[in-house]
Amino acid sequence: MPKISDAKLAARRQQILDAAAACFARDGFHRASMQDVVRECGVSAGLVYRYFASKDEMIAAIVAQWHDQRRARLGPEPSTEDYLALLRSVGEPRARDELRLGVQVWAEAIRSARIRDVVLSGVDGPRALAARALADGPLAARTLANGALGDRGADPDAVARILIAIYQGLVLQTAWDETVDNEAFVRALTAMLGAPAD
Amino acid sequence: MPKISDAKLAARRQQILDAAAACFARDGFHRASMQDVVRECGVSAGLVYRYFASKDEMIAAIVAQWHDQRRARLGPEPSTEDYLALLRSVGEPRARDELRLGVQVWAEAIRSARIRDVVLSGVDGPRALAARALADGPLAARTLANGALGDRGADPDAVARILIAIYQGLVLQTAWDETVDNEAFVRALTAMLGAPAD
Amino acid sequence: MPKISDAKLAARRQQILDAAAACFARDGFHRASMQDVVRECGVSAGLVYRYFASKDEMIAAIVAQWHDQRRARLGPEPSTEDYLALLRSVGEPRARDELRLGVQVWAEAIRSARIRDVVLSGVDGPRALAARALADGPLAARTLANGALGDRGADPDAVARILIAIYQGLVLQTAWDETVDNEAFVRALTAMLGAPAD
Amino acid sequence: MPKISDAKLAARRQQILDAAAACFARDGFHRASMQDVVRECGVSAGLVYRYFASKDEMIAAIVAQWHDQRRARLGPEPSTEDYLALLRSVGEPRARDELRLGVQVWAEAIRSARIRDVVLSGVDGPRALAARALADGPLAARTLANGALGDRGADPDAVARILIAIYQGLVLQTAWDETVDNEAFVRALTAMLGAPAD
DNA sequence: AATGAATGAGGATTCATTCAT
DNA sequence: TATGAATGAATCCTCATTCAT
Repeated sequence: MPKISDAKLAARRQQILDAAAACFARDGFHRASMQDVVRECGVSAGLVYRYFASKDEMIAAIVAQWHDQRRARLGPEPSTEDYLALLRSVGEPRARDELRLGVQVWAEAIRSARIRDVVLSGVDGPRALAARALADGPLAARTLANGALGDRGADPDAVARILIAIYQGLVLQTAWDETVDNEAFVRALTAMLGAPAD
Repeated sequence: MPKISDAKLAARRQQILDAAAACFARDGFHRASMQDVVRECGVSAGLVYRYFASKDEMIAAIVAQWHDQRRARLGPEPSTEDYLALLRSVGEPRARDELRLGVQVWAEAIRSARIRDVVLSGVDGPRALAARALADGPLAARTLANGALGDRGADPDAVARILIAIYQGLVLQTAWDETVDNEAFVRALTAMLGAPAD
Repeated sequence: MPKISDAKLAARRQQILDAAAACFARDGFHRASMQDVVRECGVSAGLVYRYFASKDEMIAAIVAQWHDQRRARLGPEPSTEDYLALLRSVGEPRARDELRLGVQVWAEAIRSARIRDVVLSGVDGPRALAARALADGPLAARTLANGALGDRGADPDAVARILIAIYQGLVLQTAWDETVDNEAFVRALTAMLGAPAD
Repeated sequence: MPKISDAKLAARRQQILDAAAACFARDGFHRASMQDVVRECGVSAGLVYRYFASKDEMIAAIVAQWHDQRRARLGPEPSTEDYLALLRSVGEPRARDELRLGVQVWAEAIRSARIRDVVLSGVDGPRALAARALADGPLAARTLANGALGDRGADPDAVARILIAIYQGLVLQTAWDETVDNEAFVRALTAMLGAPAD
């Protein structure tokens, strides 16, 4: 019975997804052709379509995975440290393709309501968490509210939005130019936030 | 052969560019077809190709114009007020398509070195200005350095990068969701920057 | 202004339709590829799609035209003579492709509700006319009712259906085998109907 | 290797053929995919190809079976009654798929010489039988010649062709529209043929 | 005997672009 | 100057078929 094991099946799926992510990061979702993806992942066109019903389906899977990874990196109750670590990870050379893919994802969220929903839910979760941490005052000793931000009575949700914006902008700038000085960026931000530098 | 006046020629060009911008903002550069653009601008395909040698050429023109508009809005020596005004303009309903187009431009800068150059030079100019203003201390009374930022000895270039990141993130979030509370965002940012709220 | 004249446009459309009809008659609607049609009509694939939005659309046009031709051949008030002439035309060598196409049309009417509607309306019209002629008695002197059929009090609609069935079966048998003796068929039918042989 | 019994083997084959017939009746031979057939018959693709070397082979088997069933229904020496019974069977609801499949078979006979041979031999046999019965006069008391047809000296082969055409047309019309009044059709035909209504 | 994962050529259709008018 | 008819390569996807298990 040639029914493949679940592990092999998942591995195959991931193999295709990885190849697709590489293509899409490089050329964007709509300039990269399915042939490109097929070539990159080394399996036949037919097989790719056994795993993903259409290119759109594949894009949706890529986008979902991209946000899942980010969420996983932040953890369930992100602290200031987690946030800064996320910013630092943007500077890692091996993150290059991830950043590029992210920018393509953001652009795709403009034209596809479906993708937008995934992206927004990927962004709204962390924002709500951050906002809660900022608002909770005493409990926030080890969170983003630690420092100047929490003290000034600013709208926690708006502050959370700003923090996310900073992350997004850093991703964008680093995706364009890998020589961006990530350390200086994080250091300056630490100073701005009034948090003690690590 | 009735040679057309330069003014008419420029108007024609702009008419095509506007239609293209609308299409590209909606569907992205590579999902919008030249046929879409042709339909939207109401002239023939042949004529479009007399103004733009290729789709790539047209995209480049759109990208250049997008950054020119942004630069024009900031002025030659941007102050904190100019920056905040720029952020506020993101919330204006009529800016909707501009924001969307901007996100597509950013994505295109990932895959095309040519576009990336235009985008980076569009971003680097303002950043250098901001950094200089932040660094100049005393002279910066009416600049972005006005307030806490300039005082803390943070790397001016990094701070400038952060300010740009905040703008970019706001554009992104607003392009996805027009209900983003722009006023709250700007207010919170003003508080963070230590500048007096307007 | 290269806007083509209406006549040229119609001619082009017919050229494509004729080529398509030939392909479809030979191989059926779903074995003949659009490439086959493109090759046969000598224009580019792109142009074919300027005239027909899809293969289905093209099939629909072919089917409609097939029935239009048949209806035209019968005239507005078909007589026994018209009917027999129609049967005789089935035997003409140049009708070969028409017959084959007809059989494909009938098969397509099985799977496509849209085509079925066209086919049924192409068949129902003549049947109603024939039924009326059969029923009208005195007025039917020069119609199908002329002879035994009208006299025996058979259900005119059912008789009309039989006459149509005979035509359909003759088309089928002749499409398969061009050596079918059309004259003998018509002679025998004339005898059966009790009408005077021509 | 567990060698399967001949009976089980035949049953398997028939199970696949039935599923294929259902698919082909619904969508035609060339719109129904082998995947459709595989899905419908509930065995694996590999197994299907152990029973039928190719799709064409399968089609040929289906066509042969279709005509075998028809021939079986008429019996070795068909009488008028057998013929009328055949016509009546066309109106039975459970014959629906059979009719549809028949029309597809007829269309396939247009493009495939191989299928055409099967179809023609399926039609020629009964025609010859009918023609002989019509010609034999006295011996034909219980045959199709019973009644007006045999009396008028019409070409027996042509008359047989007409009778077959009537059957074919009835199948066609009923396959398109199950509300066709089968009883009225048969009654009218009985009247036409001059045979006593049952 | 039986599975269904895997293939890759071929399907319909769209695309950026050109050119005769 | 301006048109839009015309091109054909490239797109996404499906298909009949095979083969390792």
